[in-house]
Amino acid sequence: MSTHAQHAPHPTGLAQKLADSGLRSTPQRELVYDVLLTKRDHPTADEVFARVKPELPGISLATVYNCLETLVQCDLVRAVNFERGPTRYCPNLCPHAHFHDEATGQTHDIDLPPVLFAKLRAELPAGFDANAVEITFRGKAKTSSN
Amino acid sequence: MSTHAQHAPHPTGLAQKLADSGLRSTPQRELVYDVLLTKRDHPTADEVFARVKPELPGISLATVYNCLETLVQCDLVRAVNFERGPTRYCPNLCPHAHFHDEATGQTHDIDLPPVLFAKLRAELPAGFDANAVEITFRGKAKTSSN
DNA sequence: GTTGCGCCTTAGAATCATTCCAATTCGTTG
DNA sequence: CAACGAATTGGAATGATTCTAAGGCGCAAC
Ligand SMILES: [Mn+2]
Ligand SMILES: [Mn+2]
Ligand SMILES: [Zn+2]
Ligand SMILES: [Zn+2]
Repeated sequence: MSTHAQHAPHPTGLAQKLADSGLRSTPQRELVYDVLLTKRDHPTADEVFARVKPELPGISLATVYNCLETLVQCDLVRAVNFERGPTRYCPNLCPHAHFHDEATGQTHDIDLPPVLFAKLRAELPAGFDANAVEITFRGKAKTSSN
Repeated sequence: MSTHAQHAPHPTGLAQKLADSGLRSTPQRELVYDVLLTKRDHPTADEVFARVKPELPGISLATVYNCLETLVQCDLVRAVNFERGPTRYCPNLCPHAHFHDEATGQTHDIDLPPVLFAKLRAELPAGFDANAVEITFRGKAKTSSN
């Protein structure tokens, strides 16, 4: 199988979401987004750069950083941080937690029932108004997947 | 009122916990720990350095980093990270979440019922064994407290 | 009470992800 | 086509943290 569909339109309206923010759709932005959707293993900017370069040899690391920031700004991907390590990027938009495997360094998505997020928010004392909650597990995963 | 009790023994067995790990109690380690206990506002290493220097002018930033790491290793303080910002340090040992105020940059402790932590852990799929959960809220705090 | 030895501290260099900058290129509009 | 701002690029700069090498200090054995 090939690595990427050559001319497939993007699953969602990438161009649309960009336009909504007054931004242009560029080959670099499309490819960076495509790479994130294709292999959802929470790659770092460097890893995205490595995956993107073969298809667009002229792209620069600075541009990868720019594209990633743009995608985050447009709410197309989430930036995920774990203990000062390099930022990772996640195209999974529905609320979820992350499990960081200490043994392999891999980051896994953990789906949580929305009610749990609600219960967490409900615990905030008066005066605290959260517009985001982040949940991270750390430990060992015995899964034989990936 | 004075900033620090001059010769007060530390609230908990700092020397003891250090000894348990085969480490010595030093003036630097005691002072760094004291500073964390005295003002529990989740200071960064730089901020700890600034608070410690007046009382121990010869101390170096490297030593502050060393002491903080030692205290974390001995489970006397927690390291708290938020979005690639500098690591902050928290002497509150009971499980709790953090609220990061976007407006002021302040970090607040949020106590959560242990049952909530348990419910979160219970959501982990089979094969995932977490030995730590981290919960961070981000938003605005309207509290008039510090 | 000296010596030996390992733990600690220290200053400064090195690291590394990320950001900044200035210059060029590209797209779109007039 | 000409003009203009948006986007990309390579390289320099940043900033928190870590590393390194060199001294100092505390404690135990002699
Ligand atoms: Mn990165
Ligand atoms: Mn710091
Ligand atoms: Zn994710
Ligand atoms: Zn705390």
